[in-house]
Amino acid sequence: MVRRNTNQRQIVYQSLEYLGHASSENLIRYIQENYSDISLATIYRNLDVLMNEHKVKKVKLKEEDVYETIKEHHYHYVCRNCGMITDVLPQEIGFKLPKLELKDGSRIEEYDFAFYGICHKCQQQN
Amino acid sequence: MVRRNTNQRQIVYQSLEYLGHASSENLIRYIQENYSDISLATIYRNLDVLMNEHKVKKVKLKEEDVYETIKEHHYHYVCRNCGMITDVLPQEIGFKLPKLELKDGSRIEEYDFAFYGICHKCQQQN
DNA sequence: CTATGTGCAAAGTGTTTGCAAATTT
DNA sequence: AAATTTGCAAACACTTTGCACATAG
Repeated sequence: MVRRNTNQRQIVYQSLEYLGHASSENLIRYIQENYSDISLATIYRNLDVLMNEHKVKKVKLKEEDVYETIKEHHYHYVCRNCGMITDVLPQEIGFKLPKLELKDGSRIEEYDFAFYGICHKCQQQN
Repeated sequence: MVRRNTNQRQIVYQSLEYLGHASSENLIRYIQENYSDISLATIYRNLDVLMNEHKVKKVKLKEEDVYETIKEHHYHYVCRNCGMITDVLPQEIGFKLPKLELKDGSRIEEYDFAFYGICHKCQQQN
């Protein structure tokens, strides 16, 4: 299957790139406010296509699921107060990855880490 | 609000305890197979009540969201092949927790870790 | 020109809600 | 007896689908 680079597909990708992280709701709102009339079905279908192409992924966080374009490997920090999501690079929190096996021999091939707390900005405001 | 200890609520809690981890779908199936006629609405309402009481929580894993009773703090390992979910205690993978702050001063108060790979049993079968 | 993608409206899925009856305390 | 919970069915929100038309390559 030869995928096409349609206008709508580019808009979905670029909007996500611009937003950084977005729930489907936020993404849809953003697209509808900034580009006239892309149908919901098209947005959802393009998210699927982009995920299959490994250009976009869905991240499941405590409060909501968000989509993001795939970039450098990183984790997420979510502020419990304002909800802002920040990318966290492994070196920033400087911790060594756990062993690559559990004690029963199960191999660990992928890690998903999420951190929650109160962000710097929200701390200042109290 | 004084909560009651109804039969249905106990069944929801005990089923989760028995199952270890269960998606709403699995939980519903289990309850309906093992106890006659608890309505879906009741199951969902009790999950909510139990979560508000911090007796149960929802864990968001890559492929699905599962409920579990709240016990000792732990992480999750999911087998990519058979889907089995295993609890992983922090000491088992022996890694030190990251710093409690990001470099901008945002405080880390909670961690959610998930690991994915091929479990020991599935490795044997190839 | 042809396969892929789009828009629309309808259908589907899982979850939540309003209400009257039942149950726990 | 009073407040909470239940079951039912209807409502809901979000996502997916079928189909005819449009469009990228």
